[in-house]
Amino acid sequence: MTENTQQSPDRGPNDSAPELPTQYAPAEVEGPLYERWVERGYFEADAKSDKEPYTIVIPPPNVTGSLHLGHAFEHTLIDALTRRKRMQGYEVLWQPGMDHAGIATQNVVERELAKEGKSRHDLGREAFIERVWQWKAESGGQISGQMRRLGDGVAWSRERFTMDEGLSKAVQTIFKKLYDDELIYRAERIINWCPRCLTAISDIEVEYQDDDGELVSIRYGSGDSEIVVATTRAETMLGDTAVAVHPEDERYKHLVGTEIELPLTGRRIPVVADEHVDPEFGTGAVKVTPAHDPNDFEIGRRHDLPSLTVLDEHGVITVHGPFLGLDRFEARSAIVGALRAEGRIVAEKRPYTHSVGHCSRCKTTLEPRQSMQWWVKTAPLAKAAADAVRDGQVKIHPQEMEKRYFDWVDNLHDWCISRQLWWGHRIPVWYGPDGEMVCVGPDDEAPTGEGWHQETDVLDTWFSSGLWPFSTLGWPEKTESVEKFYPNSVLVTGYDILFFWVVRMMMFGLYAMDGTPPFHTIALHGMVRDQFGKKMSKSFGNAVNPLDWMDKYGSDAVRFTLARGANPGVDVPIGEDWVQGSRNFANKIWNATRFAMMNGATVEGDLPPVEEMSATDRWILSRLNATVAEVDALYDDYQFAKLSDALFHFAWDEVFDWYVELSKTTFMGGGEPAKVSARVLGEVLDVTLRLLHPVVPFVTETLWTTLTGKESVVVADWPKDSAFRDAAAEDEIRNLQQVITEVRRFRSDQGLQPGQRVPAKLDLSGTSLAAHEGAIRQLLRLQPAEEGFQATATLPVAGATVALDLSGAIDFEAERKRLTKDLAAAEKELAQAKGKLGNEAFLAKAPDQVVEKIRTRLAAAEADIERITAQLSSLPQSG
RNA sequence: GGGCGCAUAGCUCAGCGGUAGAGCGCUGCUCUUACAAAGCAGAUGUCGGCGGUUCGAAUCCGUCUGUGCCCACCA
Repeated sequence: MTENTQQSPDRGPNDSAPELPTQYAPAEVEGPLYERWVERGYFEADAKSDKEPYTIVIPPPNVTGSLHLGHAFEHTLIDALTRRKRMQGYEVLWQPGMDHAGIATQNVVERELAKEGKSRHDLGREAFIERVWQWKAESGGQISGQMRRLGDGVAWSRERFTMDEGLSKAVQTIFKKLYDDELIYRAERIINWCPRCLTAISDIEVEYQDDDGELVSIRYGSGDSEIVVATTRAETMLGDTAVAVHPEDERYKHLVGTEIELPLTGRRIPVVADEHVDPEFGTGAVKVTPAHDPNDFEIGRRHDLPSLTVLDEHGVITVHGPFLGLDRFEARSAIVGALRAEGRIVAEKRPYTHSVGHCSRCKTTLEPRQSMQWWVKTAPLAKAAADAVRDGQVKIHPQEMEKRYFDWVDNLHDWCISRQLWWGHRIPVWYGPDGEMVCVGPDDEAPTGEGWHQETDVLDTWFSSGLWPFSTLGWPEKTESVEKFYPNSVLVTGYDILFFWVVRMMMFGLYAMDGTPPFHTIALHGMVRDQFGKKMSKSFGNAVNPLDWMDKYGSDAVRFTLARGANPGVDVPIGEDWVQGSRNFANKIWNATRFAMMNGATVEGDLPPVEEMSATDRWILSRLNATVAEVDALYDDYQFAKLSDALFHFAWDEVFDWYVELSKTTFMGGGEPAKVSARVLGEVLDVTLRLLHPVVPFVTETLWTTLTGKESVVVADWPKDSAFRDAAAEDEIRNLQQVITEVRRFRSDQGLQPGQRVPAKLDLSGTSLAAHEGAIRQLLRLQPAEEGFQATATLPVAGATVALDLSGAIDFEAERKRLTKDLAAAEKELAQAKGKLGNEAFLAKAPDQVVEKIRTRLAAAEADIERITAQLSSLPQSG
């Protein structure tokens, strides 16, 4: 730090200001700050408080590993919202917790076991579940560690886990209620089966992708009764129990009702007529395998066809014969080969790309499978969920996403909730020796005795997370927390889990809580992408561990970068360069505040009366209040990118660059004006740091407590717009900036070094800038004109004239070029404005403000032309 | 097959009816009461193509092209 030895007595470093290093070192302050916040209980929520509640639940991360940038992004937004509300005096609850993530976690632990050469069956159900709990302990610890690094202001004492006792009780309660209301039932259907995970999965967990398949045409029957069918799944033909054609299809009408021979099996199967068949597709005839295709299952039901299962849970052929024991894909080519040998293949198989379902957890090709499963009847629940949004009880932000929501809830199929897994909430149904079925509620005794056993299936993981907004508060108990914090204020989550999670919460919340929706607003954010807009993925190698960047640049930098990219519902690209930029911003805040404190910036005492302030002071206070209002409006609209940008530009450009620079002259001048400015600067920093705090909590905490000597900005008041505005001061400073910029431009064009002092005469008469002469001279490095001053360049700007003595060293050619260009631009502008104002249609139809604006532009252009022409003619002839 | 969205400066994106913007990058000059992770100054765009509406279109409408996402029981 440089020492200034020429301090006037009434300015100089504030002796009480602690020494701050010249660079902000996030790594040193962040950890301790966070722990202090937690120790002081700032993030805890009191259900007994009489403050208005503000509740957001964390979208519970899966306990499958660690958090990625997407989590960091989401947490930044939620943390910013809750920190602001806390400062505004709400009783804030940011509910933390994690999701047991049934299938995902089971898979992870199974992979761990596989490394030891074991399978879950080697351990048995109980030991395996024990093992998963061990995993949860490790992984969960890692996740909360990351959340602490990020600065998440969550109520740690309330942390929940979907497999906790209380939440399990909530699951059992709602299951029982749905069961009793006949909204849960058990039925045999075709479901999506993962032959690797060995469980059913719901429609939504299916990932479709275009796979290259082969369409083969097979001759069924013979002679007059021959029908050619086309299929991509030849192996299932062993289970065919019919061939279907369209009822109106003249080609096959004569065969409907007859039986034809099914190759390779010696069986005869009927030909049926069904509307489902598209006569235009392929040959217009379809093989029907009710046990292994959802459409065929329906056709089978309509025509009372038998279901013949030919593949087991692993996707292996179970039919006795040459194909027994073959995997489904081996069987496919074997069967095609056998058919070809029999001359049953009509045309050579041809490549065919079609959409095939894969397991969203392990990418295995799914197998439609007929089996007994548990279902939620969604129709009444989905209707309530749709209505709540339709009638405006719940708002979706951004609104464009509503359509997606409706498309989905309005067409919702029943939800398959049973999973053949071990990790999850076991379905609370007992089967008796005589086929009895008893659903056991949390307060019921499970049936005991010979032959009774509990259902082995567990529930879909989204079943429990659907209860999250109230199960975390202690429901089904009538707790004070439920009373206080339900419904939640807003849900912040990604559009990618709108269907998985949000809709489930809506259905269960409305159902369990007597029609009160779980939240009033759904704020959807986008996905984090890399700096080129590409999806982040480990396999592509562009995935980033947020901890790496936090270590390098600080949590604030990561947070600010993410917030700055957060346009509602839109994906967020992020690159390391941008995090660096944010780190630079944090450092800038640091140094500006440090400098201000060295110059005595203070928050002590009342603000001086407006009459004692300079225009510069009034200008920045005017802008400060406008910024408070702007940021507030943007927060209320979840416009994180725009509010971050507004803060960035206000802080950096207006406060740190212009106001601090202009104040330097005042501080050097000392006396009363310096005191006034020091107080105003203190005020501006105080408010700006508070405004910035929700997004960049760590730097602002360090600086704000140092500046104000108060306990913590976490519990400081959120700034209020004092409504102070000063349009005259804003105009004045705008003119001042124009003068300074114009002369700097000239100096730069002339190749003058920034520090080089130049003798100058200022004529500020006719402007309101007289009071700023000192600042102008300081910022422009202009010396007083002494004897022998020669005005070699005269710059008229904003009504003022700045005459410089460059002692003949002026590059007139550069200036002439420059001015000529400016003149052309001004003339073009003038012509445009004149054209408009000469247009009667324009004058008749355009709004007054627009016409006025054009008039102003015309006047400005005329003034520019006059000024530039004067300057041009004052230049000596070239030579 | 249906639906939604996007195409604006080298990159990533704002703007969405009245003079083209930001961040990063780029060029030049600089240690100047803090900050070189900085300061100052500067360059860069027929706002995807073609039509239309309008006094006026990046902005509204149509269409074409490219591109992304979601949904769907396309044998």
